[in-house]
Amino acid sequence: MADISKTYEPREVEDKWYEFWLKQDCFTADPARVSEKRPAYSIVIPPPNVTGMLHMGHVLNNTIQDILARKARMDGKEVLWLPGTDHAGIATEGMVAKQLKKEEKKTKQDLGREEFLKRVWAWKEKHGGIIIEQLKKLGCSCDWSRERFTMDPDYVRCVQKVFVELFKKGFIYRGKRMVNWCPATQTALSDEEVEMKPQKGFMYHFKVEVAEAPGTWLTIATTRPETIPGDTAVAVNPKDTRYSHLIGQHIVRPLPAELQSKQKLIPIVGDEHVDFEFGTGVLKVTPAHDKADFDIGQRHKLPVVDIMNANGTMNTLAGADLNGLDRFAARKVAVEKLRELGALVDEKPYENNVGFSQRADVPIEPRLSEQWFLKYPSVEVSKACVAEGQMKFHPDRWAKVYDHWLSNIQDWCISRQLWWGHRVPVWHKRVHVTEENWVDELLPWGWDEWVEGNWQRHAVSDPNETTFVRLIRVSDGKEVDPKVQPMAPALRQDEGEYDVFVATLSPTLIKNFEDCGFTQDPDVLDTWFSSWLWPFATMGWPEQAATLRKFYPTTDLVTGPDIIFFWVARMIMAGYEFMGEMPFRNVYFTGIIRDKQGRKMSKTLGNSPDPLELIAKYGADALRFGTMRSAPLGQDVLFDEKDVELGRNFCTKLWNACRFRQMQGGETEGEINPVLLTSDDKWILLRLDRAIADVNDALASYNFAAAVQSLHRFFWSEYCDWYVEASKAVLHGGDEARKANTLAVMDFVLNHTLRMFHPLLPFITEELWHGMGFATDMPTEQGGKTIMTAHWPKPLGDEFKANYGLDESDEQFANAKHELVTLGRNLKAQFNLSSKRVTFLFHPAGELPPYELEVMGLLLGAEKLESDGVPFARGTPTARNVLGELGLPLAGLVDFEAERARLGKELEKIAVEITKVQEKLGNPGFTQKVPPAVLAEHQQRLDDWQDKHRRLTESIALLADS
RNA sequence: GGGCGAUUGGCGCAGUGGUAGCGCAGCAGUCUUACACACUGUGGGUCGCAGGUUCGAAUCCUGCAUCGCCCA
Repeated sequence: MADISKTYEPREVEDKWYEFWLKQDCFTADPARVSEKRPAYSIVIPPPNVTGMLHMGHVLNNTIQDILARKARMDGKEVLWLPGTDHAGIATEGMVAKQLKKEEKKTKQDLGREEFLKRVWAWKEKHGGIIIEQLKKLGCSCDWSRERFTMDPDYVRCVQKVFVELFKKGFIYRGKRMVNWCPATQTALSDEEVEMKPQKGFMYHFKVEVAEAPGTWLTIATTRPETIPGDTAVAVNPKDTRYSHLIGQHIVRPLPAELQSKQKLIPIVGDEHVDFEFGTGVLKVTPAHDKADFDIGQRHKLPVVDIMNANGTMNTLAGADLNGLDRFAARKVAVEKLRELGALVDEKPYENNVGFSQRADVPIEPRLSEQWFLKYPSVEVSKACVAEGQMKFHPDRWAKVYDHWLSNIQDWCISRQLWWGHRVPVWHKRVHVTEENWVDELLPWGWDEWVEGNWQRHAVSDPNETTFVRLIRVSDGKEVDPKVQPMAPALRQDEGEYDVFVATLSPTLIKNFEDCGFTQDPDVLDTWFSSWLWPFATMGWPEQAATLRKFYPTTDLVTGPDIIFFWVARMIMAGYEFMGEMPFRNVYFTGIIRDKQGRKMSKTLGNSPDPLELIAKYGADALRFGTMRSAPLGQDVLFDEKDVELGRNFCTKLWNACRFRQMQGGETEGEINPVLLTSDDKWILLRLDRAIADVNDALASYNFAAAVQSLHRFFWSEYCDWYVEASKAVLHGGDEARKANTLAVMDFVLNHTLRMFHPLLPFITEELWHGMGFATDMPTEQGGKTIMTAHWPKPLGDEFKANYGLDESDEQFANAKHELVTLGRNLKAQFNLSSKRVTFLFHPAGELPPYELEVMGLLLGAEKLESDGVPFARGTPTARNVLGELGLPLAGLVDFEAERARLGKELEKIAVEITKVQEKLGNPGFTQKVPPAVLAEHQQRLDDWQDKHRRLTESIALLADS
């Protein structure tokens, strides 16, 4: 039997066992081992950002996944926990660009695309693995042999393939639309990447004169006066009688100031969408810089005047005063100009919601630009699988949120004006076709063959590599469908400009097209356009590899509700679209980690602790314990370092409880002899049984905090506080057989406890599993090599309970004993004798075996427990319950009056309880309608209180005189 | 504006119809030979408010209030 050192040293232990697990391949999943008897269990990690550092959110999320994975292994499943990172387009590109500027004073444009990407890869190679190493410190049992990165060559191919497929099916299209433009990172964003934030600003009122009716002025309210030069109309509601007669007339736009009035005439249009109530009821319409205005512009065929540059500064169309200014500086100048012109009527503080770029934290600018859009595929089936319950969300209220989003879904802007990411696999050429040139323009790149092939072609080398061509007529933006129209002749008749888009994966075709003057689209795809494929792209798709066949669909997904749209919903759609099946069966949404004041963790607040520092200080197990214990089901987690300290304390307790067992020596895991079991042995076995059941229930419903709390309570408050203390009666005695039996019970309990704690506390349980000798002489599949492969405990079962003679009465007896002991300790405390060893007198209500008296004496911290009928002297403080009456003889020390007051107070409390129950029982409505069990329970309760009352009254009487 | 969630002792939470619980913090005492990262004892709540259903409501229903999140 190996010795267990005096104190627990997490650092050495953690590194040692993690290396051991890796060396023994404990985390590697093998699809060949999957069978009916050994079902597959799989999770894919929510890929952390490759630039990322471990934060408390990762700790929570990955601890949960590790618990699930380790528990599943102990349940005898073949477990795949597939790790990896994503390339985080904007964040990574931004980070490298910043570094480049700082170190070399260069921009990415100075380097050029190719060289810049080399730098990003170099950065990734150097720093990209940090978070993976950090996950290892946390103890995560991921299959590192399968680690994936969203920019791995295989993964890139998946993304491209998916793009081409969706392009072919018509889900992906190019369009000129209003998009969310981030002026800081200078790229389009999806709607999901825009965060609405209330902003304090001003509402400006300015007046304009109606050109056709000099002297008639309209007042317009706006928060963005700098966009006035881009106004191409003002709109009023046609039902608004204040203004409806003006529709069709014009006003003179005040800015740019230098233009002549007639150059600034814009029409007054009537549009039902204008709100009477808002502002003055007159709306300035700036189609280039507002989504709603753009729609109004479309309805009234208004010109679109873009007055801004991509970086958020104003351009020449904004006029001499604003040109070159940043949009916010321009706002101030525009206000001054209005004031100078005498047009400004009012300005007052105003708060409104402004969309912010989530990454760059600057207001987004609605901007008209050409982008790639995705019409979401497999929407209906994705909705149905959650609504009908084939896929479960935990907690299930997220199902409603998911459903609502899917029901109001907008096309996804998937292109980003960045360099780092998956480049759009589309080659483009604009051709101007005329009667004369069509042969030269079209035939070299194989026009005829494309027509024949129905505009698709399969690569010779790989039948899966589809190429697809689309033709858009520039004049009206309409697609020319080659399947319907005879091609070349049609084009000859329809002279004009055409955009030819070729989506392909084939290197030979790419070369062919490039030779004919086609160029690849410069944009890259949204990072989420790669992560939405994660569950199958990481498993080798499109190859039907063994991993994919055995481990897809995955079992559980653990993630934060903040990415339910970004990621979860999209993965479900991709799963159905490309695998024909849901990607996971259960989704567990964690809470958001906040600080103890409830604020979100953020770098600027500095309230985000570094998990690695916490691990160094308290140990990984402590961090895991603290995080999980304070993570209520489906609620945000208020994190406090105190929780980690508590986790450390718990590990110490576990350690010392095992050490105590070790110090007793004896045989490891001896046979338990039912005949020799004490009431305390039986009690702790029953409590263990209860704990196993509770933990299993809690884990089955993904209630991790409840599982941790059940285990914690069982081990600390029941095993350590009562059982270990009581066991000292036997262990310090001389009966070797009974001693061995107690040790066998202890080993049994500890063995089960360590196994149940293993998923939560992998390191310390492994160390103790070996240290206690539980691994010795065990087959590998039962924990012989590592506790990781030990069986997960089952409730003890009826047969076991019958064999060992365990039943409810054992529990009741122990409870009564504990109650009486507590009452006795209480007596001691009242007379300031807590730490003293005193003599108690005991009048048992019935027969009690000497063992019980011995245990009671021990638990009471008594010098002696006299039970041979010595009567209590007058005024002896007493405590009593069903087992009998305890007296604390205090010759000459007792203040009779004080003691009478104490007992009197107790009597009052009991009387109140008696009244409460009597009132209920006296109510015919109650006694007639209540279920018999409840009635009986109330009667029993009354008896118990009355019994207490009677005993107490006797004691008081004894006190009164002698 | 719509939806979701929360409201239980100082703090964080459990409790979904039948005697209001846990942890932390507090207070008092203790280095009692596993553990002071520990042990023993203890005070503290009319369960946000107002109605309703019921023999009985923290729990079910209605309304309101406050806070938070998501969506528009």
